[in-house]
Amino acid sequence: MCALHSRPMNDWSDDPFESYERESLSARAMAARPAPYLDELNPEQRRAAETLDGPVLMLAGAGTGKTKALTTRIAHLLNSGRAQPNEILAVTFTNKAAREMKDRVGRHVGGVIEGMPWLGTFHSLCNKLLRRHAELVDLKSNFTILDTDDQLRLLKQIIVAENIDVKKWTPRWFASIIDGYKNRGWFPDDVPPSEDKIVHCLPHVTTRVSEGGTGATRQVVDIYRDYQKRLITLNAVDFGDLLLHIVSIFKAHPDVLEKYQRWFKYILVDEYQDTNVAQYLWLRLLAQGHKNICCVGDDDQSIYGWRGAEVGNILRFEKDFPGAAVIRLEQNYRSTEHILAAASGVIKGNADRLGKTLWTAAEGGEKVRLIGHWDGDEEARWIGEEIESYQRGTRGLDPIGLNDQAILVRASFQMRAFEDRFLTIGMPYRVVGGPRFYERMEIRDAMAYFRVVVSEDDDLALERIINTPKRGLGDKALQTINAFARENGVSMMDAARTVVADGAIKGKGAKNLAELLRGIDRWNAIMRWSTQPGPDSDAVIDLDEPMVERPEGLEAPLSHVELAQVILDESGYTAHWQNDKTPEAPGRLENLKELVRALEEFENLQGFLEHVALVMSNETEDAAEKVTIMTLHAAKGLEFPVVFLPGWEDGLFPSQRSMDESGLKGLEEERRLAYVGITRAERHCTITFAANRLTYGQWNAAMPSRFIDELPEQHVEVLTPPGLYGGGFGAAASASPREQAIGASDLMDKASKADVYNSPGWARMQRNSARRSVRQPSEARNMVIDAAATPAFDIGERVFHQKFGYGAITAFEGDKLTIAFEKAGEKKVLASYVKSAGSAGDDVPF
DNA sequence: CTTCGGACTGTTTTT
DNA sequence: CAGTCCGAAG
Repeated sequence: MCALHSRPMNDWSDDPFESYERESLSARAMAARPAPYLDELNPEQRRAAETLDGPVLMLAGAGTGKTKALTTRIAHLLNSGRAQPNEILAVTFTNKAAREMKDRVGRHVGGVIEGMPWLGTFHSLCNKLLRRHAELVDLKSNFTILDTDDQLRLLKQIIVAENIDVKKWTPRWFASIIDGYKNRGWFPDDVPPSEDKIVHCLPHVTTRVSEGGTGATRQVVDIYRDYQKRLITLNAVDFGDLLLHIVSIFKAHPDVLEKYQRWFKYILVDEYQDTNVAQYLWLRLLAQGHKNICCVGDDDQSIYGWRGAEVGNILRFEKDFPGAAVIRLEQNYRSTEHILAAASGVIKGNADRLGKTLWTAAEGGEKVRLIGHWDGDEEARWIGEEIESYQRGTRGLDPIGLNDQAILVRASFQMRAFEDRFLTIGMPYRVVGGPRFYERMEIRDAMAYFRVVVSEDDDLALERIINTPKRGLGDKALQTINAFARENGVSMMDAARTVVADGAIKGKGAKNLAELLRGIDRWNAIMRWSTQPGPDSDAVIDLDEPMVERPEGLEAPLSHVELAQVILDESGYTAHWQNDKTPEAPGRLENLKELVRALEEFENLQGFLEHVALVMSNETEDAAEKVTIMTLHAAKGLEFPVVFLPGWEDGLFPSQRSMDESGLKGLEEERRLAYVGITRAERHCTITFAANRLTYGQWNAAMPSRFIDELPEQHVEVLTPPGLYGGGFGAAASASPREQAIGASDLMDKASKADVYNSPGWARMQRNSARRSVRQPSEARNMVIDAAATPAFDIGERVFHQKFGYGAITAFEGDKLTIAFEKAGEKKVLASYVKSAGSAGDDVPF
């Protein structure tokens, strides 16, 4: 057992669930309460909330009060005394949804629900389960959860070791195949040979076959097997493993499964259409006994097929659970009739739907607005202005605050144009799911330090920090350590210890490494000593666990927050950034402080690491008025009075890649995404597209999305931007000279071009030809902007140049600056090539 | 061993 | 246009 946990974990068979959870709940929740909240539901919702026993499938269209029904159902379960809060298993797809559900159940029942420990995402619930039963799959309970980045690095190591051509078969490629297997519930031995793939080794290890060139090959499953083996040695799991390990434990240990089957008296699943096969198996195993399972979903909102979601799960629910009650929620309370009709018009294009007829009692309202723009920048500019006019109150409308307005994009690169624009006009915005705090280099470094302290088997973390800050340990030293580790089957940490001790590494590197190892041991000792129960504690002491000696020089126990600071300081990591003179160093130090601050909300380092791995986002509650920018995927489940849907161009939305990879299935998923987008809007929905878009730093002409054609005309109002497009539905182009220059005639006869456009390889072809013949649009305007944006410089000002580095301005003539560079000496450069070094970088609020 | 510069390549969506 | 990767020079 791990000494990290002050509460004993090993007596679960007597009392699987920690006793404090029980106590805090029973008295309060069990008092039978009247159920007035049921009266607030419509008949269908009410049926969904009251049909407590047996399988229930709730088909809930967008905006039909699904969460309301679900949370009322939970409240009803509690208040009717059928289950205690900790006997209900409630699974959501995102952390956000979990949080919301917790809050709303709390409101029904009265008071905070500390006692719903089993409400969470699949991943966090599995994490919790796996910590209890880790040893059944040869893990320790302090296992590390690898994020995508670690996963790829680990895969790369294996691929390289196998002499596979990494250029051709990238770690990413392997990762996606392996994830695919895991999504389907397959460990290596379960992968059917027909689903396996062959990869080739590099030529120099190829057993040469005269001309055919069929050299040595490997199977993906072999790599998968190696990968799993490595994960176990590293005491680590990836996202997919969390589920897969639990499923395999349930299968291999019926006694364990049975305990949970009995414990979870009621099971609820949100967003059922998004579950993959592994999740489906997991649920089915747990529900097998009593079959009190309620799944909620909407097949029209299934948008995660690319990561293994099987709409089939929802379609076959009634087969899996015969006699299931099927309840349809069809009354929409969110949107105006025009918005609803527009969404319905689009989704109608999909075959194979369970079919629902959404209706609303609301009448009138504004039609869905449609407008085309010259390019992405103009689109961003126009939307910015629209947001401002909603904010002021326009066209006789009441003002609508920024918090009530959102821009929903297909792909995150679209966000940039909006951020740029909003920064220049000073409009506050928040990006949801944008650049992530926990993915920043300094944060990942710091966490790697924490990881080696928490789990010394974590080679990936050690590898990350062993030479950060620089300790004089390069490739050669690392190879020595790794070779030793491999030969002797020990962890890198152990290998490093031995290698230092027997002098296989010499000089400065050896000295520094020895110091690092001493540090890690010390921090680990501090952690264990500080958390072990003191003599006065009434916690159960694990007699198998030796008492930890008080680390030298340590008077009093350190909290995990203090320890974190000690680790960062003593390791030299803080100093590393303090000594760094690059402009971003101060920001990084600030982020490190923020990290330490964030630690306060957790019980210990491990808890924090788990949270980061499973939640990833660092959502600071800020109430300030801001426009929201996010992807359509992130927007599912949310609603806004005002919604903008930019980038409705074929190839972008629907995404070319999606169609190339998954054909009609892909297109249908894109269409569902469009449906999700439109149905986020309560009162105002505006769809826009651009005739030209900058991708990869290249301008490409684009056509309006085919989904635009699917919008029912009578529910759409086409806006005419000044000068660019004639009226006309679907925005036919009036061929201005500029448009002709870039081939905007595409816009006019798109029907005849559609086939070409859909062909694979079109994108690349277009890109290549664009390079030669397509002139950058709005050239003139861009130049004006550039000139205007060129900051004014003063003599003596410190500036930064891409190539020459830092320097001070000694003279200027027009836009030609003479700069004395610190490294490169004196040069003459154009003002547009230098940045003021005073501006502290471009850290965007997250 | 580190640092620098050039070539190359990739963008959907996320727990 | 980035960010990453690789090879050459310090």
